[in-house]
Amino acid sequence: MAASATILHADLDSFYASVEQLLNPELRGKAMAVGGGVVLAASYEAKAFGVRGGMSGRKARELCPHLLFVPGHFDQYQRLGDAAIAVMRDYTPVVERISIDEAFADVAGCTHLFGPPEQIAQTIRRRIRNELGLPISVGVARTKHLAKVASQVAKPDGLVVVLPGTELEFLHDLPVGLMWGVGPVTEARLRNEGIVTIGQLANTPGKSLRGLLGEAVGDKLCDLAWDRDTRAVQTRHGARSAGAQSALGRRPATEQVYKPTLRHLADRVTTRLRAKSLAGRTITVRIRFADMRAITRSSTLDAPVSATAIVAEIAEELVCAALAEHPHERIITLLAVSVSHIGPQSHIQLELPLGLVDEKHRPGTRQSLARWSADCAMDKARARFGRDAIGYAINQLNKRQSVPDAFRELAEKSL
DNA sequence: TCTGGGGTCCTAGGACCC
DNA sequence: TCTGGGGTCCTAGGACCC
Repeated sequence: MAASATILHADLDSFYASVEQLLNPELRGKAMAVGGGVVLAASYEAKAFGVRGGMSGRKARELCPHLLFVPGHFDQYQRLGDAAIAVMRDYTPVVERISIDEAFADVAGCTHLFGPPEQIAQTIRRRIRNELGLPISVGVARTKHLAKVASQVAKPDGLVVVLPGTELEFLHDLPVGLMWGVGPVTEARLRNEGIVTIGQLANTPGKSLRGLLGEAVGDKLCDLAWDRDTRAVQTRHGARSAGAQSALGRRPATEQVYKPTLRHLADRVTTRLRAKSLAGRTITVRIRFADMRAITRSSTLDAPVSATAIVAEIAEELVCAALAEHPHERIITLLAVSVSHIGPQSHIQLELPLGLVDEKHRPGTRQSLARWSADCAMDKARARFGRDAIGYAINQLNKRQSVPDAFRELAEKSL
């Protein structure tokens, strides 16, 4: 078996909330949250009252009446998140960032320079604390999964090293919910079978696990429970899809509502695609109804597209057809547009001879080329004058937002 | 308690091809 | 006349992660 524990998982504690407490000393030691309508992040003091990310502001205030809400400094989150990752990169180039505040690193190649992994982890933690003023928890283990579990166990502001040979001992007493890939549904299914700890999961026959959770999930959890995680730390992989969504409150399921919204969402998505010279073949829409049930509809084209108007029109047709299938649904609460089967935007494809493909939705027509060119011109103008300077006039109607634009932009960074 | 926004991967059924 | 099996792609839904 591969010998040493060289994989680190580093996770900034309650990141947004910690940044706010760093910037404003009056918030330190207090129950506070970033957000308003919805909690984007909560301090440990607020978490003690049961406040969680994703929770509505109203619910959070019920749980914690003296909870302080702050609007958020999103530019600072990006800057400090980048800075923390940069500290890790001072020790090894093998860093896999998985979100703004979380990354894996494999230090196998640099222990001769910086000492054993535990020492590197301590140094990283100390530097991020001293240089950035932020608490960070780190797990060190032989596999990614175990390093991730260890960093969760280390929270808040701790370090947990799982020594080789002690992995199963460490893992098997922990609750299954700490495993990567076990969410509320899987946890409940396992609990119904009397499986609460990772050790109990490990000792459940693979066959019954597959029957309970499906083939892939069953096999994966079985492997993870026995610490058979073979994934390597990967430096980078491109996005497979790009999407945008908007919660609407309760709105009537009419053209007047969904058309402008879809146009706005298509604009957000395709702008990001074009900025990376990407395009996608599959357009997917998602509609959520009043009871929170959601449906999706998709359409796959012969060639990739990135023009706003084309994506918007396809999205409109999909939504129109889907609503016709659900005539009793009068209220919609969310719309989403996403583009997948992403690949590089080919210029050859844009110059296909007219007539070769002539349906209006297929790329390569004069119409689509004109639209793509117009979009690119608009992208350039926005780059100079700001995002709201120019755009589909209809988009300006949609200003009532539940989440600040800056937060959306932060989330978009992963593409 | 009426629940944000960005993603990834898996499953199951059907179409289609060889 | 009836029937094979494998592979790939697409669609819709669902679970999960940050």
